[in-house]
Amino acid sequence: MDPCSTDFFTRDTLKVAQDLVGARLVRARSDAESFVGRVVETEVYTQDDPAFHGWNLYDAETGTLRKEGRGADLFSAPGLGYVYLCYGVHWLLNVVTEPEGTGGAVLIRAVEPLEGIEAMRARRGPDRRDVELTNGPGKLTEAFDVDDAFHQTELTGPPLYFEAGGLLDDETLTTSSRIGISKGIERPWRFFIEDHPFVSPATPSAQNS
DNA sequence: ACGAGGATGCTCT
DNA sequence: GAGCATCCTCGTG
Repeated sequence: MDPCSTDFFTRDTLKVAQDLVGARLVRARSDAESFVGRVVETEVYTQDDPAFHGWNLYDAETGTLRKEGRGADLFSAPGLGYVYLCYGVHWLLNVVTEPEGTGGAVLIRAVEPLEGIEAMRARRGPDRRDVELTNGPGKLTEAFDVDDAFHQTELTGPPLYFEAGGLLDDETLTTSSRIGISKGIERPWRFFIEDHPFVSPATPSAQNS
């Protein structure tokens, strides 16, 4: 199975996010066992979205883009990593989508561990149950040893890449509003496998009060 | 089971 | 100074 190519990410962000559910996430390490997981949950962020980090950088009326700060990296070439420090504590892994100059990214929110499980547990804590290793965006980056070093690097081959997958016959792709945001909560831009045990336990923003 | 609160750093006003 | 694309621990029932 070949890694997902630049062309795979040079598409509508909503399509990329749906196609990544069921894909394999591979973190190859030269000196140790690789980490492999199956993506079970993603979220979409686009340039016309108030929850987007580069939200105020793009002026749709004039077509001008201000290239200031980290958010501008969301307009970079498709297939690059966008890794963001959330709440000063957790690294969150995104893949840049859409042609260069158009803003978009897919957040990887949860995976099912497939290979390297004991090494993930060593990183996450010895008492973790399997389901707790990677069922959240900050948890999976800790388990897979993903951090700022992957920001603006190609995610189309080792040491970090995706392999196209798909859903099993008895699995259903479903949607909800995104998690942990206060703006743009009406958009159903979270994609996940219904009733999958490794989907993150958090409540979608539109269901909060 | 579930809710409240703290940790912690970067970005923008 | 406020606001986060989160997670963990420690209270209560």
